[in-house]
Amino acid sequence: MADTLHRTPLTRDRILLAAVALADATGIQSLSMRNLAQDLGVVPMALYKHVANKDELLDGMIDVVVGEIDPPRQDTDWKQSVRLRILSARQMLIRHPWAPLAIESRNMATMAVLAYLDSVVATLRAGGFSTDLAHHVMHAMGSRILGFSQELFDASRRAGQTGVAEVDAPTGFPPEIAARFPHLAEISAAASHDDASTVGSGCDDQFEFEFALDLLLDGIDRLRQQGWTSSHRVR
Amino acid sequence: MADTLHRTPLTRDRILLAAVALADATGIQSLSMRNLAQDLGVVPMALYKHVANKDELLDGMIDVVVGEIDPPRQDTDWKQSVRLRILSARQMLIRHPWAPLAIESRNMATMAVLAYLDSVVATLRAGGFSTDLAHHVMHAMGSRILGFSQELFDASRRAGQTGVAEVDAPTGFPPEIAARFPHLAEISAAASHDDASTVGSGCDDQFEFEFALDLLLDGIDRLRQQGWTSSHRVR
DNA sequence: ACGGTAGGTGTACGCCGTACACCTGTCAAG
DNA sequence: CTTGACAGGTGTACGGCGTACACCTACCGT
Repeated sequence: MADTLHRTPLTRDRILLAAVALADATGIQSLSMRNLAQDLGVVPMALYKHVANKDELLDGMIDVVVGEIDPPRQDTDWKQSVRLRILSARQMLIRHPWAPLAIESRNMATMAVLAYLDSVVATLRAGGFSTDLAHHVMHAMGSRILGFSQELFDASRRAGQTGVAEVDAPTGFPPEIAARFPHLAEISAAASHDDASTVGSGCDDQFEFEFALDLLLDGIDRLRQQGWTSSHRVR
Repeated sequence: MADTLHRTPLTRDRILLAAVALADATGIQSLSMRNLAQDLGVVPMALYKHVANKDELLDGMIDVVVGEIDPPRQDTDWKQSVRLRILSARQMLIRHPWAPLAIESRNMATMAVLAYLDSVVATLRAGGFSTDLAHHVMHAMGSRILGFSQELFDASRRAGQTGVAEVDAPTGFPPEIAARFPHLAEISAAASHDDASTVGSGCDDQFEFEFALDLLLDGIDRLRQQGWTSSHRVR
């Protein structure tokens, strides 16, 4: 039969890229070995000749997307370098909304993630940070260093949706909820009208991300300038 | 038969508490309707008379643990009040390490979570925050407001372990990894020796959490004092 | 006495990950 | 040219999952 001839041979890389594409399109919940195999025109068990199991597949997918983060810029100071790097990570996560959940549910860091973190620490050290302060800074940034928006409920991460999915309630949430949680309603309404550049959700996610990021970076810079150490706090 | 007599009747609350206990003990991964039913001495389908499906069960579990967070203190300023509240939330998450993943994987906030967030906003507003700034602050705090430690890989959250599980490598990570990621090794080593109060992982998680929390709160306080607004940044 | 109903039961279906035996095409060694 | 090892795709099967659906049963208000 001709159908088995000259089919592009299966490869670990081909599998990982297909898995990433499938997760991008349909959400991580509906990524199964069987779906993935079907996408590749192959029987499910064929995948296991190239990846040990589904967990290793997820690790591989994480390495793929982490590899998309821009390399560090050498031509600026630490602050700008770290800032741009993290914003690049955030762009990656916007392309792959399933990644935060996938990364957080794995129980060990992959090599690619470790390499990324290591290079961020390198930038800090080169910028004059003590090992001590650099360590606390990494903790303080936490998963934001990988671009996680840290939102409790950001619509973009949800499974399946294409992301532009015609938001049903542009003003935030339905009135009976607003009545029960007046303070949430108040700040939600404030966000909707005082910035005309936003659309849909009524809240500029990019602005919020940079707001939090700069809040942290500015605070960190202040500590660095003061020569902060954990043994005796400066003030 | 006597076995079916006088068995404590099934209740939504009894189910939720058993589910929380089971997740605490064995991890969220191994929480299945079948396991849970067995724990309750009941057939799996019996649960469906009290919860619509597994997702609703998870929502109920979230409400249970969020309800464990201390109510707001009224006798201090906003900063101390928010700080204590978040530290209480963190204690809750330490008791229920599965909660962050569960909360993040749900696609809508539960009523209890909304109520909690609303009361935090109320504290901010009472502390003199504009709706605008309060809104950005909530975004900046993100899931840390619920006590999420934001660590990329914190051993405590892993499925199953009892938490004290006799850490195998007290110094952090094995030498061949340390060689490949020298900067990570360096800050890891620094954390191990300069603070004798830590044990096991070589890193005081509580300290790291409060470090990041205070970094944010201090930065936020500075903005508040300056009368920061998003339309024109103060400097 | 009796019908309705709340709540526990049993069976079954379609998914999932994946162990294991099998087949087949390729290619180096004899 | 033969052969046999082996890399890589296939088919079948198993146990676990969530849960739809029909059933049974004990209670309770009339």
